Amino acid sequence: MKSGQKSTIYDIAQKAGASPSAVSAALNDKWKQRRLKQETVDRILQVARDEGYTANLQARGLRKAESGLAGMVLPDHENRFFAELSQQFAREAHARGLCPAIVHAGRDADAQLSSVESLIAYSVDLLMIAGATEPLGLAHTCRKARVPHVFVDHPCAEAPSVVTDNTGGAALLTKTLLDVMEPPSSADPATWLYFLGGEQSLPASAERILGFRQQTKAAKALFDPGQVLACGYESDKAEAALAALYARLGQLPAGLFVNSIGCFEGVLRFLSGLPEGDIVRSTFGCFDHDPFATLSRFPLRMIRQRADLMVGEAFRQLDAGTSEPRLIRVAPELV
Amino acid sequence: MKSGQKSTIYDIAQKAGASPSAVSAALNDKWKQRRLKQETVDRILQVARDEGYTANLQARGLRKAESGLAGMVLPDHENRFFAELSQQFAREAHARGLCPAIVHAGRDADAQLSSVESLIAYSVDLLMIAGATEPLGLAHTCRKARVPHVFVDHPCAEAPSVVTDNTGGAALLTKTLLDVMEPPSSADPATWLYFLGGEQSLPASAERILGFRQQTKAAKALFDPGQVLACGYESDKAEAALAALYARLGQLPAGLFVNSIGCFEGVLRFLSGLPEGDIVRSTFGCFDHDPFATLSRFPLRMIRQRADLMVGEAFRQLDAGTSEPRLIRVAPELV
DNA sequence: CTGAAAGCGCTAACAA
DNA sequence: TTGTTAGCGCTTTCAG
Repeated sequence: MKSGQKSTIYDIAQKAGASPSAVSAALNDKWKQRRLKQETVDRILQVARDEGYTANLQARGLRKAESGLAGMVLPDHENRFFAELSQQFAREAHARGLCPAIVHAGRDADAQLSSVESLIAYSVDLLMIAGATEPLGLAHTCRKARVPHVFVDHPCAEAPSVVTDNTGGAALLTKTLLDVMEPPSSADPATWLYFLGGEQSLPASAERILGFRQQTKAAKALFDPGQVLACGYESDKAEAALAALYARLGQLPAGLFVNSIGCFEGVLRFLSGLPEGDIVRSTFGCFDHDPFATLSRFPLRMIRQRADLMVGEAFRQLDAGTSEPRLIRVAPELV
Repeated sequence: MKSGQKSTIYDIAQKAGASPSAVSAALNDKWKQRRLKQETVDRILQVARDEGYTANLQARGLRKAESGLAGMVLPDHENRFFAELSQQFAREAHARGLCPAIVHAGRDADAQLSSVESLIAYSVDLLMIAGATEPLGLAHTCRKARVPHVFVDHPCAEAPSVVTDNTGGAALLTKTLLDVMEPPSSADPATWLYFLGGEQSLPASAERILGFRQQTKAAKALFDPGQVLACGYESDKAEAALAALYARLGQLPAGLFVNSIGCFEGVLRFLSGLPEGDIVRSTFGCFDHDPFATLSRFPLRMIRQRADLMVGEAFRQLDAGTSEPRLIRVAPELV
C-alpha cells in the first residue's frame, strides 16, 4: 500500500500471503463456510488490524447491489416531533447494522422527489419518508426501484404508512378541554371552544377537525362551523386569526384548541400583549408538544405524538417486507 | 433492460445505438470535449429520459473515488441548536450538489468514532463533526483517510474548528443582566448574579465562566467563586442546585445566568412552584435559545448561537481545503 | 467524431 | 483448504 492510501483486500492479501477472496471471507466471518484454516484467518486479521483496514462500502455495495444505508427524508427540523423522528430513526437503523442517511428535503414535492431519487441512486436498503407532500409519486419511484419504503406522518394510499391517530388525539384533547371549561352556551360564541390553525384541505387537519367536532357534538350537542379557524400553519397567521377573534368577541374565547406548535407560538405572542386577567378565564390546548410550552404561564394541555412508537411501527413494516398499502395509526398521548 | 430492473448506460447505449462511453459523456455534459454529434447526444438523452435512467451513484463513486455524500455526525437533536446545525448543513451540502448524510452518534466517543469510520468507508467527500467528545481521535482518522473535515461546536486542536464565541457571548449576557439588576452588594449573596449549570472541566463551560467572571469583575469589582454553580447539564441537577441555593439564601438570587437550555428547563420547573412575587424581583438569562422559552412568564435574556453562520464558516474551511488547525469563533446574538 | 477496454474494490461462483 | 476470475455500473484514457 502506498503510504496514506487506504489499503484494500489486495494489499492485505499480499502481506498475509493469501488471496483476496480469502481475505474477504476472513473479514466477513465467512471463513467457516469457506473452510479456511484458522491460522490463515488469524494471519489475515492481524494484518488487517495492523493496516487499519476498513472496507470500501461503495465497492461492496456495488457488488452486492445494496448499500448498508438506511435513507430517511423529512421536511425539516422545525419542531420537536421531526427531530424525535429522525433521532429514533437513527437509533433503529443503527440497531439493524445500517448507516442512517437523513436528508432534509423541505416541503416542496419536487425537492422531496429528487431527494428520494438521490437516495435510491445510492442503493439505500430502505427508505422512510416523513411528511411527504405528494406521497404517490414518491411511492411510485420507490416501487419501481424495488426499495422497501414506508411513509410516516403523512400517509400514502399506495404504500405502508404510519401516522398519528389524529382524530382520536383531537377527540381526546377536545374532551379534556371541554371537561375543564364552563359548559358552552349556544347563544354566546365567547363561551365556545375554538379550533385554531391548519388547513381544511389537508388530511391531517381534516382528521383533527373531525375529532374536534365529534367530541364537541357528543359533549354538548353544539358545533358551529364558525368554531373552526383553519388559518394555516404559520405562527403569524395564527396570531392574526386569534387577534381577529378577540376583536370580534371582545374577549378571548372560553377555550382554544391550537392545531400545531407553530400556531401556538403565534398564540403566545398574541397573549403576551394581554393582561393576566384576560387569560386566566380561558382554557388552552395544543395538538403538538414542546417541553417549554408546558411551562407557559397558564395551564396547557398538549398532545404529544409518539415518534418512538411510530418509527418502531414503520420499521416493523419494512421488516415485514410487504409493500402493500396499509395504514397504521399510533395513538398520541396527552401531556 | 429487464422490466423493473434499473437501466444502465449499457441499456441506454444499446437502445440509442451508441457506446457506453458516449452515453456517459452525454449524460455528464462532457459531450463537448468529447465532440459528440449533437444528434447523437439528443438521441441518447431521449432514450435515457424514456427509460427513466438514473445513475448508480455507488458505481460512479467507486470509479471516481468519491461519493457525492457530505457526512455530518452530531450528538443528538436534543436542542434547537443541533437541529439548526443539521438543517443548515443539509442546505449547504445541497447547494454544493452533495447529498447530506447526517448521523446521530450520541455523546459516546466510541460511537462517534465508528460513525466517522462508517462515513469514511462510504467515501464521503467531506465530514462535519459537531459536539465531538474526543476530537483528536476523530481528526486523526479523518486525516489518515484524507477526508476534508471540520469540527463544529466542540473544537479540535488539530483540525479546523468553528465554535461559538463562548466567552464573548457570556460576557454580553452577563453585562446585560447586570445592567438591569440592582447593583450587587458584596455583603449580601442574595444580591449577586449566579452562574448555573455546566461543567468546569469542559472548555465551553470554562469559557463561559470566564466571560461571566470578566464582566462581573469589570462591572462591580465583585466576583466570588460561590457565584458559580457548575452542576452539570441535566435539568434535574439544575433544579436541585437552584433549590439548594434558594434554601440557603432564603429567596431567589437577584440574578441568574443559566448555562444551557437543559438547565433552564430545570430552573423553570423549580420556579413553577414559587409564588409570582418571588420571581419578579429576579433577573434571568440563558446561554441558549428556544422560541418558547422566550415566552415564559418573566422577562428573559437569551443568547442564541448562530448555527447558520457557523455552518457557513465551516464550509468555508472545507472549501479552503486546508486541514491546518484553526479556531474560528462566531459571535452569538442576544435575543 | 466515436468505440473499445481498463479498472475502481469488492464478493461469489468456479476451479483446483 | 485455497486461488483465479468474472463482473457490479461507471468514468476515462487511448486508439481509431
